[in-house]
Amino acid sequence: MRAVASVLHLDLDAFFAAVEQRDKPSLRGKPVVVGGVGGRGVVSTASYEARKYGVRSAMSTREARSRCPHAAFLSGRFHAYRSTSERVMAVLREASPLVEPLSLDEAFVDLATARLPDLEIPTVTALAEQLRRQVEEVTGGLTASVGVGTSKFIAKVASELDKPDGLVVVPPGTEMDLLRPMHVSVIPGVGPATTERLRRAGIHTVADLETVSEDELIRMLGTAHGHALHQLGHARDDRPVVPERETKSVSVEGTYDTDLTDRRLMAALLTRQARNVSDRLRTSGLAGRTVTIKVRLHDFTTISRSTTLGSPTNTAGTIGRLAVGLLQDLETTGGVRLLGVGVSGLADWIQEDLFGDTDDADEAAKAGDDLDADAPSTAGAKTTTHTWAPGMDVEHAEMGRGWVWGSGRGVVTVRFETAETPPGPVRSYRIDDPDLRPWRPESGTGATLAP
DNA sequence: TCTGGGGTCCTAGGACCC
DNA sequence: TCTGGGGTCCTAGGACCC
Repeated sequence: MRAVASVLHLDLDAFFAAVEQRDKPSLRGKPVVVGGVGGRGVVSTASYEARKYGVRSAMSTREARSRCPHAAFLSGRFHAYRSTSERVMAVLREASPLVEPLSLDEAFVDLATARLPDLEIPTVTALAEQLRRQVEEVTGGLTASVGVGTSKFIAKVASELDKPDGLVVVPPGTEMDLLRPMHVSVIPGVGPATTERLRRAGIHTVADLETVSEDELIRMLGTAHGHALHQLGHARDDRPVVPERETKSVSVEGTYDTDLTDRRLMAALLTRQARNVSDRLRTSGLAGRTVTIKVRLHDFTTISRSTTLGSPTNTAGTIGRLAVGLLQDLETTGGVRLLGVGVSGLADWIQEDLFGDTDDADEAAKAGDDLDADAPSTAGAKTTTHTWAPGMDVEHAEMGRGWVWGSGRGVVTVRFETAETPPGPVRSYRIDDPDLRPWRPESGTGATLAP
């Protein structure tokens, strides 16, 4: 906790949904839900219009549909979110070099390293308002909520207080007055399980928490968690704003609409995921020693199995074979709803290591050699049949640009509009119509970037 | 026909070494 | 015929975050 309010937290309001409404004028003022649209999808973001109906992040899409059937359900366009996010982060980095993005729509900014005459409340307030205006400008109208305080914890709590499109500055010294009446779940790290444990001990608010000794919290929650909670419960937070953090693991997972029972299919899916992980490791110049698979059974029990090599790998062949090998030992009768592959124990990977990338002897024997797996897996054969996901940008040879309104039974429905061309006609096509193709986003960004 | 995907951090037990 | 610790690495699972 600092003596001045010099930590800023910025949070873009209903970010994914707001980008969709910006780019698709017919959705403005209407409920929009972005998330998984399949049978087992969940909501990533709901627009404020959809929240009126009780639609929330992390809710199953099925439930969201029953609460708000007339909402637009979109599967998300991450290129658009990423490029919008980059503009926002650039604005923040102009204000201070110390910017810590937490996700595409959130970041901390350290104002102690900003070019400011002082860190008094009027000064940081003016900067915060300026940043909000600039964010609106560079994003084409998106709003942000901002909080400023003496620590990350306080800044983050503050940004939640006046959503959407709000700004709250918490004056130094008033932190506990703000926190005491609040529920313990405002504290980062206090989720459902910790909330329940605290509830059973009669601890509901931060004021309740304030009276509990550190030893008692450590006894209840363990060393690390107990200590952290005791600190935050007294608004003590010295966590620095760190601009870059090292990647610790890379993983890919998927939940399937119907449970898998065919082991050969499971192996094939793991192999494909391994290629995906490998591609991502290689484009970031990383390799790792530990390969982990994740299996979620029909009853939602989740199992992980891992194995560690003598030296790092990032080849699709090794990762895939180890993953499939780990699956062999698992009992999966009853069905599998999720499969995943990850690599951790990462080390920077440089070209020379290509020749030193020898696995443990037994692994090498089991796995053969990696050379067969080194062909780029991104060069998949192009077919004319595309997967049409709601919300996806498309282009029609005659009609021009639009987006997928819906699809099913071999037909895709397109609304022809962009942010610049307000609501146009709606047309339906066969999914294999050669005149219709996915619209490629700003292809000017250069090299093929990981998805 | 409840319950995503990509992560991070922590804990606990066992192996192994000194 | 009795019983150390400490440290590190690995594995599995769980809580949590956005």
